[in-house]
Amino acid sequence: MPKNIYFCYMYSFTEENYLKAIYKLQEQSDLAINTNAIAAAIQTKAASVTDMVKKLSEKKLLNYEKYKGVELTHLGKKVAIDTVRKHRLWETFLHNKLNFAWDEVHDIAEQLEHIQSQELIDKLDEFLGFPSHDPHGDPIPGRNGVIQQNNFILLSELEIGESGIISGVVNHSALFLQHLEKNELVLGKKLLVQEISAFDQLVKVQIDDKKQQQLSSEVVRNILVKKLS
Amino acid sequence: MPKNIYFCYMYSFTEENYLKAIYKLQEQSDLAINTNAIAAAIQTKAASVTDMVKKLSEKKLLNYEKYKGVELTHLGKKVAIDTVRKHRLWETFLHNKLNFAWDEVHDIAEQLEHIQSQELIDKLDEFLGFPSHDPHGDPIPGRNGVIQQNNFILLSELEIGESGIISGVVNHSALFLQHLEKNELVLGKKLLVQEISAFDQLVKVQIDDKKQQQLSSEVVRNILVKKLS
DNA sequence: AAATATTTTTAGACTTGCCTAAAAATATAT
DNA sequence: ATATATTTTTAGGCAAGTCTAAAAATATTT
Repeated sequence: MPKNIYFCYMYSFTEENYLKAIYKLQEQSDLAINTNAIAAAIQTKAASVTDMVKKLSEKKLLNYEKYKGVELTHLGKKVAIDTVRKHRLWETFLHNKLNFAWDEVHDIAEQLEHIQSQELIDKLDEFLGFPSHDPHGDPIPGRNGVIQQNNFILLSELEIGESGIISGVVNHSALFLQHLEKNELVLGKKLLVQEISAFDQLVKVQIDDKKQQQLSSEVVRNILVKKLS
Repeated sequence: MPKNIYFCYMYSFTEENYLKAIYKLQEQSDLAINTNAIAAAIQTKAASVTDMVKKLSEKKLLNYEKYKGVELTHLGKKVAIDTVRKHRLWETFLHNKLNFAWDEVHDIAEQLEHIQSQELIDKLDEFLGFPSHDPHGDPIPGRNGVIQQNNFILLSELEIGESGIISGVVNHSALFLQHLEKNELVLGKKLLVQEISAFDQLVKVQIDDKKQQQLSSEVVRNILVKKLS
């Protein structure tokens, strides 16, 4: 382990990753987070999770009772959200300033999010113009840890004749993002639902009042839109 | 250790730091680099250096003979220069884009230089406009590892009546850099040597054809200038 | 050339984070 | 309620990188 002051005075790379993973699981499920779920999320083994969870518990970052799963403390949640904030700001930088495609930013941001410097993040935020959302439409938590909830709905929830602006994605995989990119289904595009096949659920949409396209149910269930009244 | 692909497929944080430190010692001295010098440079103990040096030797990054010091191989030098390149590009980003003062960029760049992504560095380089020098006037190695040598001389080498443009510093300490900043002695300023005291070697200079100032010999020995013919 | 001092290496141990395999606890099925 | 299956934890070990203290090699003095 490096003894660089920036890597020592707070939380390690690994600790931040655990906290972030637990935070995301907590968001999804509301139930107590169990060891196996964490192991799956960060691609490690349950035994390793038990070790780390004990350590995080001693540091008051989460509450842990044997065999009963974990729950982040206020502090743990703060650290997790801060890591998410850093991740999303870096993704925005990579996309908006360095012209990385939206499916390429995640892996690099996974590294950058662990750079330790509050001043760096503040200045990056300012440099980017205090963005509210990252390139995938996910909200960027504020300095204070507040996450502005957006009222996006799934494209699959739109009825025929309704329209919305593409504002985010549910599936963040590179494969899905590349697929969207290839079909011009990027953030900001306006979609009008014209037809929903009764037979195979394919959804016919019109993009930006121009070309029409058929979207699979897999696709429409993974696109978030801001509904136009 | 994280298993993130980006941290695994090449050289570790620590390995890169050793290589960079050895490279810099090699630049300064030309003699074989001994264990204690490395230990001092990266603030560790000689015993730790011996361990790491063995490891780097096995990986063909340097040549090592017991009790005889080390010498980087071609590969080791390449990795070191690449790390220097990354460091200086990040310093430039921090200074030019995020408005960090020139004495604040080093520590953050020490972290950023270990982010693993060739594409990131290429795009950062482009975003910055392919800068030739970092905020301290040090040359930024090219993708190919070539370092353009500049012909700067010490301010202390200028004779009375000669002038030069501040182009770099020898001492990189925050204390010195802050001192320069406070006295408007930043990159690009033009200095005309007007007087050199025979008694205490204080150098009287005129800055940008305007205000005059006395500089200590400690200061003039640590400023690099591009001499104006 | 011998004695002393310095430098470098070895030996053994520590920490973080990970692993496998076995044991213990909990959950589910009969 | 007992047996089976699953999940979780323990136990013991590994790798990277660090440390201290002692041993070995090299340098310097006398």
